[in-house]
Amino acid sequence: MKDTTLKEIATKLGISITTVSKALKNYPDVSAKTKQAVIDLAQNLHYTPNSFAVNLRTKESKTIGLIIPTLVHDFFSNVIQGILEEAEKRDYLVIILQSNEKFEFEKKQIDLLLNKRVDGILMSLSNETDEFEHLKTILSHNTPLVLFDKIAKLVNCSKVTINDRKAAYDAVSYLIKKGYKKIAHFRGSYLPQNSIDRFLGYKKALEDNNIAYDSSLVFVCENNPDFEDGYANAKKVVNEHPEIDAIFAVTDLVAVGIIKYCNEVGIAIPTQIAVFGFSNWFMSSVISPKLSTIDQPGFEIGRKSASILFDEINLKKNNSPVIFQSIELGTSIIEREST
Amino acid sequence: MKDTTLKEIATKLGISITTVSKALKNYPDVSAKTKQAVIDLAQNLHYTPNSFAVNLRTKESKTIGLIIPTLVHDFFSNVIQGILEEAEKRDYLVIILQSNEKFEFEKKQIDLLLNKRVDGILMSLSNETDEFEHLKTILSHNTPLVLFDKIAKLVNCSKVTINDRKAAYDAVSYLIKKGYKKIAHFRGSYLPQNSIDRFLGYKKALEDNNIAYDSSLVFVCENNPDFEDGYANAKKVVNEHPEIDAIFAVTDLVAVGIIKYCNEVGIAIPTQIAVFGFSNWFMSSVISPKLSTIDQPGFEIGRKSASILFDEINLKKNNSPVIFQSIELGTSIIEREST
DNA sequence: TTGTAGGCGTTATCAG
DNA sequence: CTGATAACGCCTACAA
Repeated sequence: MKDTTLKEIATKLGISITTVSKALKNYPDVSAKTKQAVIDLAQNLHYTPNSFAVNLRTKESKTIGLIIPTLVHDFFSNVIQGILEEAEKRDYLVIILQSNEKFEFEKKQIDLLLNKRVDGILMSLSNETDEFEHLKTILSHNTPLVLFDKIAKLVNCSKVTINDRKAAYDAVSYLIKKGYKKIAHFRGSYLPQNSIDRFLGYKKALEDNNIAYDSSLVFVCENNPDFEDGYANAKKVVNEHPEIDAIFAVTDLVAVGIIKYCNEVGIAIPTQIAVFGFSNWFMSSVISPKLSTIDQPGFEIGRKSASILFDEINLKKNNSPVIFQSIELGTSIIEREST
Repeated sequence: MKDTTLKEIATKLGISITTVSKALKNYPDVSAKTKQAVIDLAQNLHYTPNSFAVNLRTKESKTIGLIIPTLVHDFFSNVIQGILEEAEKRDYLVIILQSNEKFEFEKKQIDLLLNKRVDGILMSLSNETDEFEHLKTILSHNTPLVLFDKIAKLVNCSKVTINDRKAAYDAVSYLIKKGYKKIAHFRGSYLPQNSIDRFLGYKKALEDNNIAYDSSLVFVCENNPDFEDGYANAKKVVNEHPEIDAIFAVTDLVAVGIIKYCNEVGIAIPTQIAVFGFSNWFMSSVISPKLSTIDQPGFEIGRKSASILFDEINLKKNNSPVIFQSIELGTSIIEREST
């Protein structure tokens, strides 16, 4: 089935392409008669505008790009859902790319999206990313960019995050109030802003409660942070630091690793050791013991990021000035069985 | 920063657009000198071809579409990863859409992708889908289509699945061999092929082992199937059918729901009741007790589906005949603590 | 070796 | 109210 074009409709009706185009776009200066004829024929022939041609003319693709570190990830999956929902409302399509936490991939993928001439880009940075020239490339192309979750504070664009520092502070304060005294932290790798902020929140909470910060109680999750990190570090803690009575993990996945290790070797949670996560993955509510954690609104983060991006795309189209926003969405403590 | 075009390079160099184009595409009939000059300038000006124009000329978008029922889903996330990996190899981008298990959305999304003129479409059908005209629309547009996981047997296109019936048969046979006698099945909704096949595998295994099939031991998961289905049906089973000693669930998520209920009310797994899942979600290896299940190779399913799709896209481009494939990938039993 | 011309399908301007 | 014309940026016969 060949695709119908304006030209075909025009010749079949013995009128000009221009008129057909106008009729279909409901221009006022076409007679009701011709308009109707055009519309009818277009419907019969299943006419749909050739998006390639439209893109070329209008210089927009009605498509945005999304780069995330990992797909198999409860939090990011929820973010994507939020983005897709918002995109659908505005008749936009979303191209999704995965950086795999690699800076090099991230860079390449930005180029791909820019070459594709997407109308805007949404990104959460990889854990390796410590310089931001590639982000500036996006801006220099005048392509709207919104960062979320793992952001670069110094890059001049809109951002959607939670207040990681405060959330971590709340979590650790909660543990302290519960009576835990030796609280370890399994932190994320050194670069991502959210990992830094969660660490700082942890530290601040200790200090504000007159507990000396002890760097030997902080363990770095080298990998992603991943389940394995939690498992391996839990082992270390149990053997080398029996005095520890609680662990604040940078992520639920890490926390689940801790729980698994403790379950395997028969360490009682929370009586011997308490575990606190971060993100509120679905999994956390079904493991035993159920994990106390911070609820991080992934879906909302996705929606808000997309919504800001679309606003910026529209402003740009009207040559209106764009004011970058930094949005912080709220979090809350979910108390369950592990603390 | 305005985008560089062939024209700009041409005028700056005082040569024709044609020559520039040829030089950049490494045509043999351009002098080494001019070629070099063009390439150098192109690099300086950061020339990249305008994909809108290329699309229009070549009539291909170097983009494929993917429609899946749900994103927040371990299995589908893995499928997507496989697809993205394969797409990246071939310099293709992927537009992802979520049908939310709704037939109407699925239909609309097909139209979106077709209008976008993607070069091919990958799909797993929604649970509601029971007629396939919309899929035929794809084929009538001459757009390659590959179905995976939840497929329509009657539609004439390539398919990638596992052998759901055999996998279910294996699972239930395993339970029987383990000595379980009253085995219930929490099945998926009535339409999806994989839900039907898993049910049939369950039934066949019973029959082949001289256990009378009892329809009152089969419970339908109305929702997705979802965690809640498992939880609610487990409650029913425990109260109304205390004779049941094992449950074969259509999905890990359902199985996890069962486990959660049993844990809450103090029913011992597997001694009082055994639980067997399907899919091998990550979660299943970290809950307590760890879930026995069927390993379903999501990543491979994604890779294979994409790979077939790209092959068909290429064949079509060369006007070569396409032979549709139906691939079945292998599964295996993962024995853990719940059985 | 280089360049001219036409076209991909649509939209916008401007004249009739 | 209608249509001719040009342009978006690139590609490719075909000429020169």
